[in-house]
Amino acid sequence: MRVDGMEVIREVGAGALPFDPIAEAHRNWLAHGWPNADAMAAVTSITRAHQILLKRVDTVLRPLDLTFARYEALVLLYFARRGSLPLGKMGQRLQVHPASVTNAVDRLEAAGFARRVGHPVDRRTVLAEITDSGREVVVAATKALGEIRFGAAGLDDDAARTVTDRLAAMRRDAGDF
Amino acid sequence: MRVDGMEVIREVGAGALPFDPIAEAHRNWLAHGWPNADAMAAVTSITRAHQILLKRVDTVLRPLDLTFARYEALVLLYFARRGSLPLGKMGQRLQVHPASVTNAVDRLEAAGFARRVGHPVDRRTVLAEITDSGREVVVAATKALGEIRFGAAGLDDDAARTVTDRLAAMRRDAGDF
DNA sequence: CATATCTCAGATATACTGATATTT
DNA sequence: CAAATATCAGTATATCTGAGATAT
Repeated sequence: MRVDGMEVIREVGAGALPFDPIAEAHRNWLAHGWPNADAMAAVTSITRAHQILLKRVDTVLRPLDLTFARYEALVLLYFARRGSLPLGKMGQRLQVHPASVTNAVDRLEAAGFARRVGHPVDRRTVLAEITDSGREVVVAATKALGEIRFGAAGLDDDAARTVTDRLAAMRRDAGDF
Repeated sequence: MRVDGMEVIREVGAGALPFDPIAEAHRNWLAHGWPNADAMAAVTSITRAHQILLKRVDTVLRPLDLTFARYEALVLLYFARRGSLPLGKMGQRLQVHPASVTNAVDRLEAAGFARRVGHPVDRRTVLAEITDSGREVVVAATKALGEIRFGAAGLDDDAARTVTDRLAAMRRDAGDF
């Protein structure tokens, strides 16, 4: 796609703009005296940031047969003491629905990065265990993601810490921890 | 769902934790000397924040037959000078894929909140125009969203502005504007 | 018997790709 | 004829709900 003979550098979405559309919406909001304009801008920004991150990260992970969600799950197993965790515990840690964990582990198992193991004591429980291949792909993926700053290019360390800190207050409010 | 006889207050996901799982992952990351630990934590935080926001916002909007994406599109039309915009322009402003705009306008049209109108000059172009019913639902939805701070409870105005500012750097880096 | 754990089927939302039709 | 605009079909992902199986 070309505009005015210059490559469009936009990575995702529908085309660059000569102004920040979120700042513009914020101005409209204020001009109409609508409530919580600051919160509205933050929510829109987070939504868009998430879209950018997901796109960048998945582009890097796709050749490795991983998505970000599956990468997160695999890293969790990588760090687990025995290299395995009950699926339910994974859902708590990753903050996702049990059915999503089932799906993620299905994919990891199909790719050979993890396998299901019966729980030695509680036979209701199923453990996901990382395989050698899984450990290898975690290392490779982490290296590849590090090269693109996990998608957060444009956000330096200081800004990243600030964002993490402010959002932690929101996550706490939502009852995450 | 009950734990220890106390209602779980968690709004989304799989259950509360006695610690912050992202801070915990951050510690693991540092302990292993892995790269860009701060960026990793920020990306995970943004992902989770997005999930919380979407859940809260959609819960409020569902009774109004709207999603956040469709609400954003409708607000855009609400603010437009003639109450209408070409679909392509909407995609640029909302930073979404053309096919997503087509879909969003389909839904808005089905709900009676917008209608397609031929462009008076360029017959390639299709305009989406907000209806009276659409204007009413925007007002109602904005009021309802204001009451939950657009989902950003836990994030005060100052924190919201900080987050918006830092993420703007990232969006600029991605070529959004 | 109530609870906990996991799986599965069905439905929804979003986004992307690639192809197509129409107009400029 | 090349570029722009919008649509459509197909694919992929993640989410949730609700039902069901198994085990505690």
